[in-house]
Amino acid sequence: MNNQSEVRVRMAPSPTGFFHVGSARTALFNWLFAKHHNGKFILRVEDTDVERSSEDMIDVVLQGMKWLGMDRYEGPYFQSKRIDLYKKYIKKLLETGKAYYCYCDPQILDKERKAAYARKEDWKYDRRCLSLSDANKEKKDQSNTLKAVRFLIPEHRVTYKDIVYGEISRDSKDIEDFIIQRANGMPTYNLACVVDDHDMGISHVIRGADHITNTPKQILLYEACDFAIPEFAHLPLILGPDKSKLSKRHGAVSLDEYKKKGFLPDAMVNYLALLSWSPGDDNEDFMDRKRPENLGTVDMVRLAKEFTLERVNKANAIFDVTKLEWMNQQYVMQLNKPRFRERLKPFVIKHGLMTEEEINQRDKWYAEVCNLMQPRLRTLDEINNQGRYFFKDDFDYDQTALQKFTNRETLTTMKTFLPVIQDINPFDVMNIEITLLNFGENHGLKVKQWIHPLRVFTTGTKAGPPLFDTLELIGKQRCISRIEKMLKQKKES
RNA sequence: GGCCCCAUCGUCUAGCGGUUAGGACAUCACUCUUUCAAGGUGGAGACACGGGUUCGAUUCCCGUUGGGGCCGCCA
Repeated sequence: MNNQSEVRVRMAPSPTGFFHVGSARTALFNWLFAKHHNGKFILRVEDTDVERSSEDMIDVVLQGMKWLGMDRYEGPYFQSKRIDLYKKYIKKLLETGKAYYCYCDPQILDKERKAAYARKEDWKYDRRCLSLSDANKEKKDQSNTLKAVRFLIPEHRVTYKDIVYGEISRDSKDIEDFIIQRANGMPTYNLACVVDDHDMGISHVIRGADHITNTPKQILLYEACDFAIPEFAHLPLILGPDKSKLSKRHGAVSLDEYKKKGFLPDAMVNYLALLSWSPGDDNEDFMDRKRPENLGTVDMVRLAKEFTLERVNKANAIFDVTKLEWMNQQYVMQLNKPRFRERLKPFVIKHGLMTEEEINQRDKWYAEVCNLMQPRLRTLDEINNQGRYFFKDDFDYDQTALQKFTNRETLTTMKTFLPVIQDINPFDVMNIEITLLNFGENHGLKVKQWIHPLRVFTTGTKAGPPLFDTLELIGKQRCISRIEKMLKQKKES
């Protein structure tokens, strides 16, 4: 058996095929708590529902854990491989009269329940199978009627002290004799969860607040099985903008979607840690600033050190993507250059901006583009919208900006710049700057008279990195052909 | 319908009887700047309501209202 004082927590996902950010937050809090107390973090897959589970569905969770930097855990254990253990306890409960067989047709029960709700009435299973005579049971067994096992709820109020919510109390008369074993012989969630938490020596059950109502049920089960009851800590729910539990209809809810959008796991961790928890002082920044090479990464050690369940808030929290984006930008911005280049690479390739080979061949050029774009990206995926013009000619033009610069005067100005640009040798920032500035001045042009149209003509946008650096990286020929293209196009219209 | 939980700026939050109610995101000015981003400065912005308790309530208690969660042979 495990040492009594050892902290053992777990994350218990069901294999739904995706990794909800709420689950990620729960995992993180468990992980931080374990780390804080030098305890163990266990991963247990709750896959007792055979019809909806498959082993590869859990892969996305395992990957997500790795992505977030929480890949050191005990397990994963699969409940589907521990059925005998659950059956042992179910049998015991049956033998001691703490559970009983239920032969009811689930469809009929369901109908009754729905009818009651429709009448605005409460409904609870009425224990009709508890009082079944032996003869009757035998008859049903003979005819192979399917039977599930129900837990006979003892009559007394259940009270426990939740680490974050304080005392929570529920009268057991409000709890129905819930099913602990399906007709197909598989245990259900509450039973398996209790048996496992006991068997695995879990000291603290840290999970979403949607499990608050399950807790009294489980405590009753702990008592019936004669297990020691662990500590419970429920975490406020993460809500969508409409204040209901964050779900798929709110848009991006899976960790994977955020990864694909170009969020850094480090920013994700920092943001998630601050949802329902705060360090107490005004510092929300958990970036590792101790060593320059670690900039842009999150300091999980410091987070774990500061994290306590006592500082978890009770109120539900709305997931604020805008703040996440801001935080991500902070992390992206600070990332050391080589690391940023590596992080950006998959997005450059994904959008067909460059191939892996091209990046290797033109690594210096790629690095310079990275330097210019790094401080401007909120998410890595934005490289396509914000910096496509560096790589490709098929970028979109900001039409309103273009309109502004297609008057006769500006077009003429741009035309006079063409040969000047043609003559810049070598075509580097310094030369470009000196030449263009001089030329403009000599022709009585104010800088903004030509610099803005020049930017729009060559990049399609009025916002971006310093223009002369940008021009150099785009290259002379492409600059010229882009300007010519605009002149030609506008003359025709 | 039953049960449980929650309640500070638009959002995330600090506050654990006496504060000019603090910070962050977003927002609005100004500043820096060839544009954008970042940065800097400043502004606006909250204790849901009603009763108690107390010399004194954002803070403690009760109620109201509002919001959320659960009530599956899902987890």
